[in-house]
Amino acid sequence: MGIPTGSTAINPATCISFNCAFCNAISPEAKHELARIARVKVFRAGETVLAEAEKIDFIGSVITGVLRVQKTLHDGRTQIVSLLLPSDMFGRVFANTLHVAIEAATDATVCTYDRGKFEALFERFPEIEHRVLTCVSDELDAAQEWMTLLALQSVTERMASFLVILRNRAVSQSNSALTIQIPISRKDMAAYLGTTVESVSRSLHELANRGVIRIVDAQNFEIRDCRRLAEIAGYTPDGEDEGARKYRLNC
Amino acid sequence: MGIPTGSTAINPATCISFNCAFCNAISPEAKHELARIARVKVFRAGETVLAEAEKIDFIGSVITGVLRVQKTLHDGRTQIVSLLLPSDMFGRVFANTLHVAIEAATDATVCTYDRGKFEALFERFPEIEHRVLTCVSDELDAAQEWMTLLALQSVTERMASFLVILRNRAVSQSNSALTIQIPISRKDMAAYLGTTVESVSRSLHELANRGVIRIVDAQNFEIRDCRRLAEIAGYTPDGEDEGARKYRLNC
DNA sequence: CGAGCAATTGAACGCTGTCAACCCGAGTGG
DNA sequence: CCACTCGGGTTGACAGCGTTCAATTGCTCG
Repeated sequence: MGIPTGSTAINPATCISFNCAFCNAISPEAKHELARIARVKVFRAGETVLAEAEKIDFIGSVITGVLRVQKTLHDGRTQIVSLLLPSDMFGRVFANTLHVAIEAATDATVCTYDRGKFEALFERFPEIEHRVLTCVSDELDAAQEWMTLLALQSVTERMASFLVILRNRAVSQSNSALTIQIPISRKDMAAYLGTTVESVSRSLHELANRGVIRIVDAQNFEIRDCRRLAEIAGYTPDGEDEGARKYRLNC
Repeated sequence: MGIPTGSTAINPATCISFNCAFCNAISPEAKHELARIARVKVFRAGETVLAEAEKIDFIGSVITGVLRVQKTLHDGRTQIVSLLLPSDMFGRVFANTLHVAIEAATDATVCTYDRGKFEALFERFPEIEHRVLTCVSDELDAAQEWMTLLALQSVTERMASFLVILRNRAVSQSNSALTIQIPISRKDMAAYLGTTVESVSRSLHELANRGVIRIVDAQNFEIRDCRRLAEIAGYTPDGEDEGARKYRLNC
């Protein structure tokens, strides 16, 4: 429970090699200083990375695996408010308590920075704080976007949106073509999509029956009709506005 | 459409007198510099403050009235992702485009800062950037909290949560006791609660029939049973954990 | 081989959206 | 002063999407 399976120091060269969206946008000097305080931690699926309403010890970024960011109501109902994939940052600066729980949805390795040391770097490297501010703003955008889809779309529409998002993430990491890998359970998918495992199954098979996707196995899907998937997710073919760009699939 | 009804300079003394959560947490020097670049703008109900996917001209904070932060899907469905009450900040730094639309839900006056000038102050006053970072982080928390309630709670539960949030905001501004004023239309309430005007009406009258609230008129409600309202909103009487504190009503 | 969990499939119920009618107060104009 | 219109809010009837409950399959692991 919250106890990382391992924690080791890493050298700057190793850290710089991480394909980390945060680190890649700052200067070599700042990157070097960050690498000095970086520690790698390993978590097994199901372990708690940061507990809800507890002190925030460290800031981190995902190297491999998937973390789920979730909130739990008093009666036990839980909702995943965000999925953290490799290169995503998490944690919070200038605050002592976290209002969400972060758990490993799969086995995962994360790069962590002691929060005090991390914040101390802001004075010498304002660009790091700029970068954090940008990241948090992007997270806010993503949260508001997903909130909108949760509130307005049907389960099948949300599933299509989810697949489009995963696909675009994969493409940006130059992964291969039309196959999407989702290394999380149906339960986690349901908790993220705001529905049940049964509805997740039904919506996936509905998309498959309509010929939009092909279900390879429980974790792998092949996109057979990009255009229709994007349409179901909310993309409208006419015009190339902001939303169109966002949902355009590179295929 | 997006053209403020008025825009006037204000002097530092006036700005400092604003009961603004942002300004109140920074040093007098920084506050003074902010006041120098502050401009007051007035919007009538329905006017656009900042349009979706357009350039962000300014950062602002609400002085009076209510702004709605909303997203619109391509088929026209819209969701309010946040309501901005007096002292709330809005806008975004280090980015050119906004992914939400901000509109006046009521007649409103807003304190605005030219975005370029605002960001320029970060260098001389890092505390301002710290404060922005804290504000955005708080917004993210609120967005994730509301996303959770949207996904997990029934309409009546969400209505109770909404009333609790409004009540706590009012209390923190030392407004009077058990009456909640909601100066927005049923349509906006529905768009925020992720439901329809009919369901809003039904849930309000259900709470009234159960004796939890009294409907004074369309915009004013009296809380008759704090404890039960908090319970419906998700508060559990046993224990005083983080959630309990959040939902505790001061009455 | 059996236990246990994940995923799927089927059937029934219920919350809530949809459609429609109605009420009511505020403007407006005769 | 009254009739009319119009928009916001309320109420009722009904249907549908999605949850809930239940049963089945298939896979992994001991």
